[in-house]
Amino acid sequence: MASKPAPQPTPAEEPAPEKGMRAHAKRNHEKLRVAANIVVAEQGADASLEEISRRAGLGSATLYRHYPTRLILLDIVFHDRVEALNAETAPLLTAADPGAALVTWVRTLAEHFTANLGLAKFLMLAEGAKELTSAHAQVRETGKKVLGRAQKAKAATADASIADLLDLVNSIVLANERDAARVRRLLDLAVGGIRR
Amino acid sequence: MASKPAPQPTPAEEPAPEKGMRAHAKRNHEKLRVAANIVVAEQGADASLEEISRRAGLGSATLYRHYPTRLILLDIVFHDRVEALNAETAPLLTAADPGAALVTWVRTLAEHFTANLGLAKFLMLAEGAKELTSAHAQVRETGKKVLGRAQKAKAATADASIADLLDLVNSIVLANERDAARVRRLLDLAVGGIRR
DNA sequence: ACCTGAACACCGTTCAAGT
DNA sequence: ACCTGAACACCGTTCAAGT
Repeated sequence: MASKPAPQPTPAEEPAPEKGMRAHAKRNHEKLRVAANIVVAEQGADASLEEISRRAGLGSATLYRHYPTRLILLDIVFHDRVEALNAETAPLLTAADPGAALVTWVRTLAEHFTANLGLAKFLMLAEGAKELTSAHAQVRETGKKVLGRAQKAKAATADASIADLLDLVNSIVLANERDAARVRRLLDLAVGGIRR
Repeated sequence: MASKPAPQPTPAEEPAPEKGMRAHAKRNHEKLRVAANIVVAEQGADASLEEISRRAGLGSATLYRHYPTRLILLDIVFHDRVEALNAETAPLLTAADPGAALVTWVRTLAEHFTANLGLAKFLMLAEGAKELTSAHAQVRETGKKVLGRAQKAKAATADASIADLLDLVNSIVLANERDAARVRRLLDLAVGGIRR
C-alpha cells in the first residue's frame, strides 16, 4: 500500500495545487447554486443577484464568473423542475380523451408554475433569448402535440396555436403567481370561454 | 381707483410674497405633470421618478413634495384617459345585443390599455391600494353591468365575476402591453374559449 | 413656504489588483 | 486560475440646510 505517493513539491506561495483550486471553485459553484435556489424560490425570476451572492458568502463578481448571465443561473435552478414537468405531462400524449388531456395539460403547467416561483418567467425569457435547451423545447413540443390531438378530435378551437396557449398560460400565471387558486380559476375560465 | 392699497411691508429677506411663491410652486407642479406624462408614456407605470424630475428640471425631492406617492402621480397622469374610457363604454349599457356589448367592452378596454402604456397597471395598483376614485370605480361598475346583462341574456357564462374578467384582461395586457394585436388575439381566444 | 444637495440603502455589472 | 473590493451608473426615499 503506497500510501504517500511522492507528493509534487508544490511551491508555498501558491495557495493550493491546481486540483485543489478546481475543488474550491466547484464548492463555490455549489454554494451559489444552493443560494440561488433559495432566493429564487423567495423572490422569483427577478431575484437580486447581490442577495444570492451574499447568502452564498461570496462577492457578486464571483457569481458573475460562474454564471455570466441571469438566464444561465435560472437554467441551473429550474433544470430539474422542467424535467419533472415533462415527465408528468408525457402520458397526456396517449390519453384516451384528447379534450380532457388538453385541460389537464394546462392545469399541470399552472400547478408547476405556481409551485415554483419564477419558472414561468424563466421559460418566457428562455424563449425570448432563443436559448431553448432540450428541456424547455420539450414543454412546447408536448403542448403542441396535446393541442393538436384535441383539435383533430374537434375538442379544441382550430384558431389557437401552441404559442397562443403558452402565452395565455404565462400571462395569467405571471400576474397571479402567488395565488394558485386564482390562476387555476382564471385558466379554467379562459379554456371554457366567457361567451356562451 | 385705489390702485396701491397700502402694501404690507414684506421683509426683504423673504424671497417673494406668498402669492408669487404659490404661482412658482404651481408652475413646478405643472412641469412635473408634463414630464410625468412623457416618461410614463415611454416607460409605463414603473417609470423612473428620477427621470421624471430630471426632465422637469427639478430635484427628485421636489417631485415627492408635490406627489407624495407614485399612485398619486399616476392618478393625475391617467385621469383624462380613464374618463375617456368611461365615456366610450357607457353606451354599451343600453346596447341591443348584450353578448356583443360584452365583447366590445373587453376590446375597448384592451385598446385603451395598449394605447396608454401603464394604464392597466395603474388601475390594478389603484384597486390594490383601495384608493379607488370615482373614475376607476366607474370602469368596474360599467363592466359589472355589461357582464350582468350578457349573463342575464345567457350570452356569457354565469361563472365569471367582474373581478375575474378584469383580472383576465389585465393579465393579458400586462404581459403583452407593447403588442396590441397580440393582446386582442389572446383576449378573443379567452372570451371565445379554447375548448369546444 | 418651498426647494434642493446630499445622504442612505439598495440595484446590476465590470475590472484592476490580489493570491 | 480564481476571487474580490471597489468603482460606475443607476434606483427610491428622506432630511437637514438653504432661500
